[in-house]
Amino acid sequence: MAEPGTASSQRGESLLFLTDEQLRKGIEAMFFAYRGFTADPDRILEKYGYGRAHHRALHFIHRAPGTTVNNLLAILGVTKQSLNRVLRGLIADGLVESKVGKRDKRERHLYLTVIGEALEQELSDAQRARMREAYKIAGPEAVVGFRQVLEAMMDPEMHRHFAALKEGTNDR
Amino acid sequence: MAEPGTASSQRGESLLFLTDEQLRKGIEAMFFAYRGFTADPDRILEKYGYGRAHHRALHFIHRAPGTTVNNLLAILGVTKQSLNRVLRGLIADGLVESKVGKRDKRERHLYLTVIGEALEQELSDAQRARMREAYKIAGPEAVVGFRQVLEAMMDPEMHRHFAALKEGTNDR
DNA sequence: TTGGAAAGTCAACAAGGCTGACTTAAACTT
DNA sequence: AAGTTTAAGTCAGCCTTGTTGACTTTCCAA
Repeated sequence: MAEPGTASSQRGESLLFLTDEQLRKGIEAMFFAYRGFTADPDRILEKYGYGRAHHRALHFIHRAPGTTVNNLLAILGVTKQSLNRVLRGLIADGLVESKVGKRDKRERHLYLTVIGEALEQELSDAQRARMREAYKIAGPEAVVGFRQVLEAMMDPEMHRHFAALKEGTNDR
Repeated sequence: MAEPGTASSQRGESLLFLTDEQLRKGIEAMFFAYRGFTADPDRILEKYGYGRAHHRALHFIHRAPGTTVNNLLAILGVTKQSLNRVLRGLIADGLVESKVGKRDKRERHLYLTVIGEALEQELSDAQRARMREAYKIAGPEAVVGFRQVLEAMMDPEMHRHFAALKEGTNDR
């Protein structure tokens, strides 16, 4: 095994990067890299008694201030009850503020408070530092490829959310 | 904000790929992509009443047949008790076999049975299919970059394990 | 005015992490 | 030969974060 041509016969353009062995290595790389990716924030969160779920909420509220609960639900892909538990804690601790919508009073718009921003900064500083080092080591060309593969790996619906995060969210 | 040069001043070689904005996008891409990465296996596992932890065990036992419990512990980065719970289920259901070591009888060497291999195949077929599509879309150059960034993102210890998975594990 | 959407809550449950304490068997050391 | 260390396994209990199901309140919109 570990020889070429497991998946399909080759033509001129060499499909060696699509062998089962190469794909397995990619799978394992994702596994190990994701662990590194979350390791630093996890250590910080532990100091404050929070978990990864809190980090995700803080991240996306920072990213899209004024976002509604429903919107956050769609991005995070968890149930209302699960998110609510996390959000309740963050609001109780004064990291997140929930404001009744102006146009639609059923909606709640979420914002980070000053101390919420502070924790988000601490977490994302650590995560970006790791990312920055990896990017530096791999170089700009590699980063382009990295992003292309990741985007192609997402579920279409998630890719939609990912793309949508570029536009600013204003409190309608 | 969202303007160039947040992190450092530029020279000729353009460090735009190291801006906080670019790093944030990479972070979000990792988050969404990992969800896609685990979605297909998760659906299959549910059919059989297993979870992601079982998948990981099956994957690495398949990858390194005859590996010891201790070794698996180091790769997975969980506690003995946590792994044991999962392993006990897989052994009880006849997917994994545990053999007393020949050289050192304290060790147990782990192997997949025929039906264990079958489930591992079903899982990894699905995961590789998604990976293959992503690789195809992004192209071989992108895949090289993808792998480079992931490797640079791992903890050094994990990178060691990752690299070690190339050599075969024989039942000493 | 009524139906449905957005948010929130309570309760119960499961997976999968964790710590701590302890046992057994085997290997290693002195 | 005795004592120590290592590999594995187990029991008990805890926590986070996910789930379902049921139900309420508020409010928009047809």
